[in-house]
Amino acid sequence: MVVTKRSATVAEQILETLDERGFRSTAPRRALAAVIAEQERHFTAEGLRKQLPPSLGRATVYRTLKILVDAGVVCRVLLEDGDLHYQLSIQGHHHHLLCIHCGSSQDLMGCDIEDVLLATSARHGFELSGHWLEVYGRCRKCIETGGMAA
Amino acid sequence: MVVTKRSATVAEQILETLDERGFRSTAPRRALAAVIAEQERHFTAEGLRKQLPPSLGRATVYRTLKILVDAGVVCRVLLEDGDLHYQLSIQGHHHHLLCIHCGSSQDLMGCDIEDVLLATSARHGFELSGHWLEVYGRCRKCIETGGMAA
DNA sequence: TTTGATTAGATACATGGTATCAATAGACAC
DNA sequence: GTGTCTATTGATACCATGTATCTAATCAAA
Repeated sequence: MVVTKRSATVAEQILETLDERGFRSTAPRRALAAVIAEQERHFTAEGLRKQLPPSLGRATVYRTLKILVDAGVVCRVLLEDGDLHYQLSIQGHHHHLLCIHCGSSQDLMGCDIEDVLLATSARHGFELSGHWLEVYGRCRKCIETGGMAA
Repeated sequence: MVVTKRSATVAEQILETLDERGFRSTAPRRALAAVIAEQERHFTAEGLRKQLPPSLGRATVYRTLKILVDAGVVCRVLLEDGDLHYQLSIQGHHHHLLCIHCGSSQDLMGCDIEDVLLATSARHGFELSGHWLEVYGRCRKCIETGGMAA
């Protein structure tokens, strides 16, 4: 996520964003923020739930996740097989380099393909309004350690 | 879909592809091929089902659709909101221009962004193996008839 | 026309997510 | 600190999209 917050930790930054949007700081949300902050790769709602006390209701996880997606703190990533997962997000338009071996992802800040898409769209008489791009491959670490593509 | 088939209609081409893959031509599959062939935009399994006699089992629709996706006759399209729909597909790698107003889609045969992605990936020490791109906007027809973006 | 593997439909189950609602707990005023 | 009032919670039911399993039907080939 974008670093314009005064809070020290990612979890605090998440809560701060909620606060800015007029959402209360509650115990369940603090717990969720904490586990989201410590995710090292893309995750699912059910995955988060397994890392939280069972007393924390299922609906609360989904509800909070939705708020965070709307707020841009968390974004959805499309896996190669069509599964949608979540991950902590930089804000604004960006893409992901997803490692199909270790599941890590890097954010691509600059969107280099905008120009190409504009030209292509124009050729089809199409007025571009947005796009969704996910890039799959192997990350540097997996290449170096010889991990084979999954 | 790619036009290398001898069959006259799209429905026949779908069945021919199934046949080539060793799948039998059955009454349910013929019915499904027929309704898929007449879809004018991306569709869902349940959408197809509503256009078929209720006697045709739900599992059969999903099963057949899966076979067709594997065969490359049908592909999945990712809508802007994360919904996955299906549509008749050209074979091989391609992308879609999806009209967010009328729901129509055009296939993009050439993949102009490959070079850009390769360069970007290389800069991140990433070994590219694939990507998923969907482009959203308004199609020529909707622009001309003044349809506002949904 | 018999035969044997495919396929179909029914059904149950899995997963991811939303709607509803009574009970609870934050936040703020006092 | 206490009260109040609304946002939020967790339970539950529900919905959508899909898969697994199983028995009965059906296709195609001999």
